Amino acid sequence: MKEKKTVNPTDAELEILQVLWAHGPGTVKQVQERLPGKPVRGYTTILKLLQIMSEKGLVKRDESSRAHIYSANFSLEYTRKNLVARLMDKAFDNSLSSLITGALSAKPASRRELAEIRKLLDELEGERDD
Amino acid sequence: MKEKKTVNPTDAELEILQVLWAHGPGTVKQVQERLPGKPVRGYTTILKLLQIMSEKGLVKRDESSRAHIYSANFSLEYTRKNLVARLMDKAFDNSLSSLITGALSAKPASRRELAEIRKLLDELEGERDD
DNA sequence: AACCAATTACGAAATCCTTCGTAGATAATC
DNA sequence: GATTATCTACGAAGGATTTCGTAATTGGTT
Repeated sequence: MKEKKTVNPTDAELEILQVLWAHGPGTVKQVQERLPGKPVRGYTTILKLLQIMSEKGLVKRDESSRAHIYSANFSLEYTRKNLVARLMDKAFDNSLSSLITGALSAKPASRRELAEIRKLLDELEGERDD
Repeated sequence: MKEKKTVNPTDAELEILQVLWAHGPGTVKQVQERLPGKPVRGYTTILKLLQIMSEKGLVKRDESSRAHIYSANFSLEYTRKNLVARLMDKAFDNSLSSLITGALSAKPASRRELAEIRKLLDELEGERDD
């Protein structure tokens, strides 16, 4: 049996996914309008991307109405998980603390953020039983 | 004045950089041998990559001997910082705790790792004065 | 000097990503 | 029903990435 491994979105694809996650399913036009557009992308650019993403399984397509409606096929959390796993594997020796060290050096955290992270750790620790 | 922004290495480039970071400067042949090779890459493949990386400024090239000696131009830490910053910007809304949440869901941490991270946070907190 | 091995330089092929133009189909409007 | 607007499909261009083959160069050996 062949595992179908999940595809990681490219940069442009990720931008589109963010729109779908934030605003919910939408047509090509809606996605285009909702895209934070510094360089506004042409309509057919978005269309093509969504078609490709559909082939890849990144989005679902509802063709029942004339203007097809696209929706994200994977959750934000799941996608983030895959993205960070890939980076950790490629560049951080799969070390969580290395990743966090790098992240902290990139964006110094405020006290509030640090507290939030501590809380995350506390919850995590509470769940463990090893 | 024009800021020369640092280039992020591609996947293949990153593999080569890891060799240089781990083993120090080396010739093309040395890099090739030291590359963890599942699919062993041809000699000229590595050569070409190193040439490109040299143009990009990712590596330095010492041409004093016949076999040029390449070395990483940026530290592991600096490169990691850029990589994680890019990911946070692209996919994590620049939120450190989102990143860590994602990382923890990808690779559950052991008690020891959690403790290590706590220590990181403690040190960080000690330095702050806001 | 001639030869051989190692090394660099060059370029090209295969693939992917992103962009968009054009054409065709479908629905809405007059 | 004809025209117009909207939408999808298709393909192609330009750039980046990765791979490698071939040619040219260099240095050492006979």
